[in-house]
Amino acid sequence: MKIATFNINGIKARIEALPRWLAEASPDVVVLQEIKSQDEAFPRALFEDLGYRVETHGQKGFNGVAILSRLPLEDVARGLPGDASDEQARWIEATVIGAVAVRVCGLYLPNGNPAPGPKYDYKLAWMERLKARAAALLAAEEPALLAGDWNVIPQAEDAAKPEAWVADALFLPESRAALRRIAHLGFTDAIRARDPRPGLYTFWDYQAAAWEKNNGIRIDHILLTPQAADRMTGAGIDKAVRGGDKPSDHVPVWVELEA
DNA sequence: ATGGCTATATGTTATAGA
Repeated sequence: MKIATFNINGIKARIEALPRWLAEASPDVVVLQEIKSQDEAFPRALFEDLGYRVETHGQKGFNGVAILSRLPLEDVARGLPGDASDEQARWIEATVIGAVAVRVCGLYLPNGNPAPGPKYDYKLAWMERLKARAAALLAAEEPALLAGDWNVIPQAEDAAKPEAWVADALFLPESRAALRRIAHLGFTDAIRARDPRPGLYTFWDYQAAAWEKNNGIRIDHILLTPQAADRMTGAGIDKAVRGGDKPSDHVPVWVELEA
């Protein structure tokens, strides 16, 4: 089972690039972030015609997440638990029925800039809620993963210019500590487990020729429960997508599970 | 570089992103 995460930065803007990548990469399951679309406006028929079931959790203008799956889905849930007043569409999860069932969680973690401030407070509070959901997933002792745009640079080697990010919500010590507290509950960072080298990036800004200079950061992550990590047979970053026609500023990250 | 580009809706300007 090949599972990918991709922050597409607007489904309307990626109406050609996303199907093109699906045809090339042929993932079984994709969690999407920043669909920037309401559920009724999402072009679901386009993806159904490609063989994917479509589950969306959208909102007007920004945010919005979705799951595309060639395999059956059960128990779809929308919204991160823990705050009924949170109206931002940043979380969707479902059980994918492969040879083994896998609980797939798609997340779009708040950016948090400017920090300090209310947006940063929201980011840290959201991560606390995420930690609670993550702990519950581990307690179930089943194959599960947390995939998405985490908006956190884990370590200095995950940025081409770490010094440029020291005051940014993506790299502040509190953000990194919150990510570590979740990961250290017992998750495996799929990309890091397969490749310890620095210089692996998933995002390149549209500005200042960041892509041409390879001035990137690694902020899209897939975290696996032990039962999922035991089944991992591969993981990767589809970096070339950033150089394609009308690209998102993020690229897909994927993991292959024996499931 | 003091956000330099991109996307969307709030639309010929503002908001958000990272």
